[in-house]
Amino acid sequence: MSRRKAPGEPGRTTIRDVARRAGVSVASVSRVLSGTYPVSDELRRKVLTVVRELDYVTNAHASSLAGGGTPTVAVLINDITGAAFTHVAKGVESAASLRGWLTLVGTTGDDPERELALLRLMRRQGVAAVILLGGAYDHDAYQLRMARFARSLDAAGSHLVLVGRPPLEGEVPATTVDYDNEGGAYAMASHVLSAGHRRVLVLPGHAELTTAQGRLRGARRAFETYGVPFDPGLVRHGYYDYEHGYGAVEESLRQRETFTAVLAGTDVVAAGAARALRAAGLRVPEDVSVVGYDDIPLAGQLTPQLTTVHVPYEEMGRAALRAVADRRQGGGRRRGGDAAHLVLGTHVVVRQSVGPPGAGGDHVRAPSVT
Amino acid sequence: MSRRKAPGEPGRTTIRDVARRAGVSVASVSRVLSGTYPVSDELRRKVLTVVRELDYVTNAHASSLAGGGTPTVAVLINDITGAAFTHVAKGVESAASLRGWLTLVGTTGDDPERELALLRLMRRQGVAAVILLGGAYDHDAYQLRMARFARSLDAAGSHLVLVGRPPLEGEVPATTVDYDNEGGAYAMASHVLSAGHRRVLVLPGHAELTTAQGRLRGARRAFETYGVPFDPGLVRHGYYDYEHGYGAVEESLRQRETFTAVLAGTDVVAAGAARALRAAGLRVPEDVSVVGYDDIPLAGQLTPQLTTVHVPYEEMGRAALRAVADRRQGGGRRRGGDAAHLVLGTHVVVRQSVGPPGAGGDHVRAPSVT
DNA sequence: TTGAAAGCGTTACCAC
DNA sequence: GTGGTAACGCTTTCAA
Repeated sequence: MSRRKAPGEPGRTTIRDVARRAGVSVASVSRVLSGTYPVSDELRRKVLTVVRELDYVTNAHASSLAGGGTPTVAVLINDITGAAFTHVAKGVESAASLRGWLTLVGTTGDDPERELALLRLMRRQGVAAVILLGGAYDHDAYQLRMARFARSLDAAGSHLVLVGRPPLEGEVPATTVDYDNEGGAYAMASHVLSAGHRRVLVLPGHAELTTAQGRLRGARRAFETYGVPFDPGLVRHGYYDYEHGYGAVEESLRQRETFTAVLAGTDVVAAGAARALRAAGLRVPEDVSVVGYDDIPLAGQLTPQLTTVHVPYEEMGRAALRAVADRRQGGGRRRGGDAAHLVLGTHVVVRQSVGPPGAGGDHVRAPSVT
Repeated sequence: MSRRKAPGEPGRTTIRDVARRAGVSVASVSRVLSGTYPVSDELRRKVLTVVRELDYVTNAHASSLAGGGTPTVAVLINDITGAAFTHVAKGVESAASLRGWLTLVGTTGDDPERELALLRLMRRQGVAAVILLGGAYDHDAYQLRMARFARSLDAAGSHLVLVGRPPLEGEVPATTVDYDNEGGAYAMASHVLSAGHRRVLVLPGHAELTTAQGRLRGARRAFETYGVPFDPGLVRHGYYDYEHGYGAVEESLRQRETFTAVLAGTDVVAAGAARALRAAGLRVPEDVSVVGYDDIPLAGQLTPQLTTVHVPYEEMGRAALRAVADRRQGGGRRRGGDAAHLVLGTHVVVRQSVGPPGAGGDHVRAPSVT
């Protein structure tokens, strides 16, 4: 960061400059500024005056090295632009700054290499915790990689927190803050089924993504409960984006599949699906019902307003930070199996995108009138 | 960060541990790891082996203090959740990580106190720059506060970068990365006027926000160019949110104001406006045209797809980081007036939300058929 | 209540 | 090419 001070260079003002100018010791300046030690009013006044005059701020690196410093947490996110987890980041940041902590962010772009590099980078910073946001692609290597991360951070006196994905298997020193993903999907699917729908197009997300898997499981469970046969042919996997929603519906329509409702993996996917339906001359919800997941602001802004599953993203962020703070207050790591697992609730938000089954599958030929 | 190592505590492994175990000097380990110095293959091999065995990572604070370390930039944003500037943040972060730099984020929530606190905090971190995102509320105090920030950062060897707001007045050591806000508004308004609209409801944003001011100026200029009288009564100020768009249109309709188009300050405001129109039984664009500003993904996802002004947000973020990097490569601050000012272009994206004037103002009574 | 001085873990200079 | 070692700027014992 700061190059070695060149002879001529002014040199950032240091605690020594302040001490000298105030005619006190370096230790006294430190004590006044950190406020963790009794000092005379006289001394405080002298020091603060000089601090203001010189516009002095302590060097965070030096103070961290010496054992003081601002606790910092790192948030690792796939795409800072993705609506849902942005809210988690906000929750983390707000809770952090409430405590005077700092938040570092990094984006991984779903690349394990970058994830690893960032993790190392953050570990170097001596962060109190690394908070990983969002569902994970659960390949074979995933569990091992995460376990290694967790242990490595733990050994460095830091901690791994997983937000929005299931806990790791086995005895791994990591904390998980998750939401009832499957339960939300179950409730959402139930809502659709109880409206009378039987043929529903399911767009759970990418097949290897933990969130998609949970949402699909929840949906299947609802079908079982309702005694409705689940047609795997009506499931289409894909990324959580608008294009996937649009494309999947378009293709289904083209293949003359019959369905009266779309169970989308996220609100954004639902938005894409709804638009594809409209482009085909179908109305939502008169001809086809559409539901989403996440309850991001977009859900309330679409026409018709989207019925969806509310996920307490911001609260999850706050909970994650709280977990970290509690943990380090509790005297750092505990011995042995040092895992914690939190699950927050989800619930269906009923808006306007679900109606009774409309065209009943005839919609492939022509929009029906309700 | 790290408490003083307690006697019993294992103590994070340090460079000395590595050196001892590899049977080499501390200096050699440093050289191998930083890679900024020639070392024998033999030495490198020995060191790297031990590093892997011990899962050692350097302490970033120590290395910063000693003159090495990862450059870090701070991004300060009002609301991490707001779509547009989230893209700037992404641009900054991606450009930063491309160079191996770190990105710190803080959210100010439009609170000057918090902004100040964060600035100090970031300055302590020895960041290469503090990048302030988004339009500013240009009160009397604003210019002075910013000038002070700029000088304070400059004195600390850091630098202030303003993104998405006009440059500061006078000789202030700050860099500005702005976009042609007024020009975009001018083009957008021109587009609407040339479609034949004469009575247009203008929702530029909060009256004191620099972006809103620019957008309003651009619109007025277009009216002048087209020789169309500008009715200040059709201007409604408010925050850049969905509710404002909805509320403003609703109120205008209630007051029986006549207009055939809505010039919204942002895409989100436009979304709210469109919904209010639809709620009143008016169609977009057949009865009333609606345009936005920003060109966030939402714009393409609304029905009808929104005609809007494209702002190269992500590119602005990258440009901001580039400016910082160039600057420090160029040997740090230059003497004297050390300001730079960049303006990126904007352009209208024509989609589907503008048509010829429809109801011609009659829409207050009943939706007309086109 | 205050001051002096010993670290904290790296880097970079200066010898060899 | 490699090894000592003096900074870097701060916090915190330990003494006074």
